[in-house]
Amino acid sequence: MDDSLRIDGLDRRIVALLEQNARASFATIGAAVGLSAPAVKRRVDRLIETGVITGFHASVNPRALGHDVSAFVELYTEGRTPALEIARIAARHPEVQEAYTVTGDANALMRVRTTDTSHLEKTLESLRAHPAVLQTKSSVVLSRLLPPIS
Amino acid sequence: MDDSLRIDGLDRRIVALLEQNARASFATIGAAVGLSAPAVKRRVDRLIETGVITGFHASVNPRALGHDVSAFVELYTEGRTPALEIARIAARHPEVQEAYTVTGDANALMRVRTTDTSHLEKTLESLRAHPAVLQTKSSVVLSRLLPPIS
DNA sequence: GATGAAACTTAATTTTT
DNA sequence: AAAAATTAAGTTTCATC
Repeated sequence: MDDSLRIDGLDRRIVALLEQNARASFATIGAAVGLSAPAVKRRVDRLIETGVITGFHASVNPRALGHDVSAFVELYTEGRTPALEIARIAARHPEVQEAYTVTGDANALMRVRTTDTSHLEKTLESLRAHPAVLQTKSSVVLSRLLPPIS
Repeated sequence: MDDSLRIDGLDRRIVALLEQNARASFATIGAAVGLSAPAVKRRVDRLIETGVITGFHASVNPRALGHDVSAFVELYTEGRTPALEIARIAARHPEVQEAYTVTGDANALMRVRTTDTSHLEKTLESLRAHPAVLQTKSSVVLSRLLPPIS
């Protein structure tokens, strides 16, 4: 582990607050952890630079956007398919929101977001069209339990 | 669908920009979509009010925080366990970052984040300690492929 | 009903100590 | 790291289309 990634308890508390609310002001965060706004900003800048914080993102209710079907898709790939190739396959599909290589029967797990089941079907077919993809196994999301929609 | 949830193309573009960068200024977003900063703010406020945007969150590199093990855990529960009860089980464990009810063999899917494999084991045992939980099936994350760490 | 311009308020950021 | 000063952004008001 790089020495520049060393973080202390204050950093952890700042990160935790930003995970909950990425738009909290530096002053608010500072009040919570006992620092001035500029001090918090410097730490946040460093946390971003060192790759501890990887980004700030709005969470959306997919259904409100007309994306009614979310699914977790397990990908079974050819024996020696490198992770980079799986990443390329995933990146080619805008429906893929997240992708991970995992232990277990499947080689990768993806979360996909589609407008409807027909769109999901097309996405799965498109994924399986790649020669390295042997099979997909999907679990359609019925409801999100956590984190609760605030 | 509630009429207040109706969103147009501009809203979609604003949401897409905020999904990428939750800290983009209203002026920056406005420049991208052809609106003034106040107009963007009003739309964002409305998108939050109507539940389209559910929050703003910092993404972190779990490993940098000493959370070296992430896993997807399938939960097999007693036949008539309602989603709300699964939500309660999930909420009791701070290691559970996300939880969904899903179609397929398992009843629910969770993403958990732990410091190490021993911590993961304790979390799984704790989940199985609940009478409604029959079995867990885990896939440990080897690497995140998407979204790329910017 | 939503917009943009301007005024005003608050926060971000830089500089200094 | 904090305080003060500066710059930029958020927010409200209001006239307009």
